[in-house]
Amino acid sequence: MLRMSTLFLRTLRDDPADAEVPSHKLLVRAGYIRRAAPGVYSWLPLGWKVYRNVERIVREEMDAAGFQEVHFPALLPREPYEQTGRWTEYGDNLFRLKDRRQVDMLLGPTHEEMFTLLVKDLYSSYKDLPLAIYQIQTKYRDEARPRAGLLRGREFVKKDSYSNDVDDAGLQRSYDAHRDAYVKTFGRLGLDFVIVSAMSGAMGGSKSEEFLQPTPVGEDTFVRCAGCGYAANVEAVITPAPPAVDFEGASAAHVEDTPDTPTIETLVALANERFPRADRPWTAADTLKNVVVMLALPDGTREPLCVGLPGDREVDLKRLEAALAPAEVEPFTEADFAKNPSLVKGYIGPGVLGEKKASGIRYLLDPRVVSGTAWITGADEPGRHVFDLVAGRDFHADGTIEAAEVRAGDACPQCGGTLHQARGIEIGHIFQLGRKYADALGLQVLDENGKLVTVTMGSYGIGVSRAVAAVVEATYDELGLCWPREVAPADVHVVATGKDEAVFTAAEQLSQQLEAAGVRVLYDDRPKVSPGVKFKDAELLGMPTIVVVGKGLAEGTIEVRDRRSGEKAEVPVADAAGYVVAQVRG
RNA sequence: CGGGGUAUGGCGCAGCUUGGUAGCGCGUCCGCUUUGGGAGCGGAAGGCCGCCGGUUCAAGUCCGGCUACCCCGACCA
Repeated sequence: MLRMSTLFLRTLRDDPADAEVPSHKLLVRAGYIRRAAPGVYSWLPLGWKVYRNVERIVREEMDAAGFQEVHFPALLPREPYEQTGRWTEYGDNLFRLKDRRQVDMLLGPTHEEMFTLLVKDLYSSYKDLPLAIYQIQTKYRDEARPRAGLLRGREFVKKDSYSNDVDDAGLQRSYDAHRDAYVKTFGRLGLDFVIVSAMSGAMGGSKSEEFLQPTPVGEDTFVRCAGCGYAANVEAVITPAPPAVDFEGASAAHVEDTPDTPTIETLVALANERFPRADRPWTAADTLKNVVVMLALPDGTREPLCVGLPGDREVDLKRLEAALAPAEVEPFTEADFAKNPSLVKGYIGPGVLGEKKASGIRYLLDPRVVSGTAWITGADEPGRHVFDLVAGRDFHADGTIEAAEVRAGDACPQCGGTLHQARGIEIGHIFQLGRKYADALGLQVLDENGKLVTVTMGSYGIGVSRAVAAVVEATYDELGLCWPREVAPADVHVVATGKDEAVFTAAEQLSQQLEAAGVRVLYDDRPKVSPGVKFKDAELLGMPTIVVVGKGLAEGTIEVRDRRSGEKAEVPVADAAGYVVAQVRG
């Protein structure tokens, strides 16, 4: 039994000044966590109980699925990360340190290397596979900008699993097993998650899905189709290409003077003024915007790239980077323009773009720019644009790219319906890693023919500490925290109000009866604390059931409240313990 | 790394414009009263006003520099 009179806890009346999102404010106000350093938090008794409940649920579901728990160090040697190139690739996000002999070490940001090497160390036959192992471990990433309390820290706890299979079919089975386990896990946590298609990102690999907890404070943007159920992270949305248009009889391209039109807005305005179209006015969607960026490749070289897209769409940098990973995107500087004289800033057109054209710059088009579509675009001369430039007839590109922003209302790539947009917290990510790490670290086994085959891996993560915050975001209300029973620090918050000794005696007795029945109790036994304070604290702390032993005791009743619904019941003292136990067991 | 902001008892803030005894609310401690919605009265503890330098008889306040932290954008569980 937890007693408020001795519990290491201080609730705060005001929101902390540095907190922005509800989960951060409430967890600090309710005395669950304290900030220790930017992006680093200490857990207080109630918070630690919640954290351990979440961890327990994750572990139970992993074990139930037949995955085996291991535990790697957080302090790691440099060599494995050197072998996969991530010692350098991870850049400033890696916490690096040296031991007393000046040997490089790191605090693990993720453990693909260690898992791969451990399997390689012990196993060498197809008979040993499939194998899925996992750990629950503190991870360290020196984030550029930690934020939102537990949602994005520099130290956080993650459950990561890796599956090892000899072939793609096996990988698919392992992937599905993890997906099922995640659905169960997040269901038990009381989350109403959405599973979306995702990009596997910097980790490499192919098929990938994210589990998102929908909330406006989430960092990921996703789209969903009400019609067919399609859901995807915006980074992974595939733009449905319109059908190609026959350009027989289309007007010939013609270059026009368009002075002082370096932006889409000025260009459209001028086009409507000087070159009005009979049927409808020109819009930004009639223009083809060509955006030049500089790619920083993992090997350290830089390479320019031009993306052509309809002028009414911005380039979404996240989508662009996701499409180009592991290359990173940097702005194209004035100095870069100086080195590429064929590019006329503000008037760049397909005339010079492409690996075989004057600029030699790789040119990729938005999928909407299909063969036969006509565009207004730069004529590669200052103050001039070309009209009726037809894709497939007048210009060609080196390929297509998913880089344009995704908007609510865009067409669903699966059924053509309307996409809706929302934000969510990434609480889990599963993906088929393939052979990237097995190749890099030489994880091979002998198959039934005695031949060496490279193991194919899957990677599956749950942000455990982040999930604590996600549960808060999913469940809090205007009064405070509101825990689902399985993660709550206690089942019942017994509040003794008043100064009558009988109240405390009865509350103490009830608490002990409940504990004896296996119900976890937080008992507010503080003397000389006014009822208002106790009620406010009980609501803020968020146990699912609140039992009030107070003025009703004189008439032989106690009050049982459901924290979430606010429903109250007066129960005879003699029946109280049984009633509450029934509530707790649902 | 770019932009914005903040730094004053444990927490939330005022004071700075116009330099002159460091304040308010909450919390904490003591006493009395109070006890079904963050109680009242009286008393008390607790602060290198982020750091360094400058101006001045005098700096929380003005000037210069630095640091830290928070928020918004580009990376990720």
